[in-house]
Amino acid sequence: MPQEFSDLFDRIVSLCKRRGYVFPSAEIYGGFRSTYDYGPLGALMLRNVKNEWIRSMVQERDDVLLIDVAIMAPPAVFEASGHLANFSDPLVDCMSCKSRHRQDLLDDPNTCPTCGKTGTFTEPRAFNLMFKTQAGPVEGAGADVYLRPETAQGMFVNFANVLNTSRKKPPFGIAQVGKSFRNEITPGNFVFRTREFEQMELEFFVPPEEANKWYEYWIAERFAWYQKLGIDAAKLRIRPHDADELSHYSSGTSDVEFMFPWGWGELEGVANRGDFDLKQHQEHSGVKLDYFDQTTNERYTPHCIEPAAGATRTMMAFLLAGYDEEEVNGETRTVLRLHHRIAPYKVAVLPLSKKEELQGRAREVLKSLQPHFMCDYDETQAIGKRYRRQDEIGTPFCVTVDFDSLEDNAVTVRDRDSMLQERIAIDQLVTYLYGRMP
RNA sequence: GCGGAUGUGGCUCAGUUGGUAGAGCACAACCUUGCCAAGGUUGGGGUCGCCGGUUCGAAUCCGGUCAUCCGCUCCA
Repeated sequence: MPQEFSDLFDRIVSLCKRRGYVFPSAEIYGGFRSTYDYGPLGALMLRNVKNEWIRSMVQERDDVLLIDVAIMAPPAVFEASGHLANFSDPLVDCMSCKSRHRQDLLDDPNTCPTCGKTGTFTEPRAFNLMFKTQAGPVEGAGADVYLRPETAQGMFVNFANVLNTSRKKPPFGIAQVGKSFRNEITPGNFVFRTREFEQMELEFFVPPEEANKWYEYWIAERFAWYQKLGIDAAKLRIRPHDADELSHYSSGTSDVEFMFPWGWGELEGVANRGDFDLKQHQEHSGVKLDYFDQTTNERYTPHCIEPAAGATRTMMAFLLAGYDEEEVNGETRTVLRLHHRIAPYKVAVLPLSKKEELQGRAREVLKSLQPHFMCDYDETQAIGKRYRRQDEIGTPFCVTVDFDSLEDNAVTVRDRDSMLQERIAIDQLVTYLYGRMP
């Protein structure tokens, strides 16, 4: 990637580590490749990303239901979904030029397309991208289980359960947020591609003739979501898949992509999955997975539109999009311009100095805000330094308690982006902050 | 998985031809100031990624390993 972007990327990765957003996993043991732990700030921010997704996809609608499905599943689920058959690639290495190829994509399975030599390949090795383990203490084929490679199958498997208990009818959706696992050959780019990651997926079931309409609807809806939460439209694009990159189940897929430092990268895929999944599971399980419309007396298998987003890489996109440096009084101010819904802390309460009476009043103010907002509290060092610290972690507002506060029962509220200050009465503070952070 | 580079306190790095680890920043305490960071004093903190080898002695040499970055390969 270009130097200037690479530097930016390094600074953000460094900030994540330094300020407690993201740590490498098992770091004291030398690290564990492709896994990351979310620190005090990262855990809050990741949760905010997921909550905003749920707010938009579930809370603010009446046609989507949230579920939470087990991560472990028996082989039958993935036999039906096609993952066991399609989710592995036979790879061969050329012993002459050390290049690696997918055997099934070679024109001639014995000739290396890189160096042209024949008969230099290793035996093909299957890379199954699913994690496999066994349930129960005894190893054996009968006890095989898989960690889900996507949350989607949980919605298809529970289609009948949800339909029977919710009194919904197509068009309606089932949503889920949770961890998925893929044995990626080459993870990398920080938290962008990791073997353990978190997804936010919606399976939206519609009458077959409405599939295209809803496909377009969800592309637009999801594209708008990122912008609503503060990512500049110039850093986003929608990219329809070419016919040759479509999945086996999909009749149309469009990615929402973000301009990462190394180029455009997928945040979310919106796929028109047709009736593939319900049909597959109906066939394999023998359970009817369709819908009977009593008004038309018609029975049909709904088609499914799937907006599937990566929570962890979305969090990373928000960090990258929000990162800013500006000159203030000849010094560089680092600001994470995060949308208030995404920011780990909404408010930092700061006593102007370390005087006990100020700290006491500041803690009272803190207590009054905590039921409403995730708050930070900091009484160390100079006030200016503390403002900059809060800027760097993206806290939208700082509330400063000074000596006047003891007399006039008001505090200074300082805005992260403009650095402007306003004097607000303490008994109006909660209302004021809700007004600034709707 | 292959090739290249890298791995020293929380961070950024220094460490001379192998001889019992340093700086700046950060952090803690106190003093000072009191609304936009790096004033003073003092202090805590390092298995030099890990394992093994050579050596009287290794952060410094050798081997292996783990991790990171770049390139290739791969990404349903």
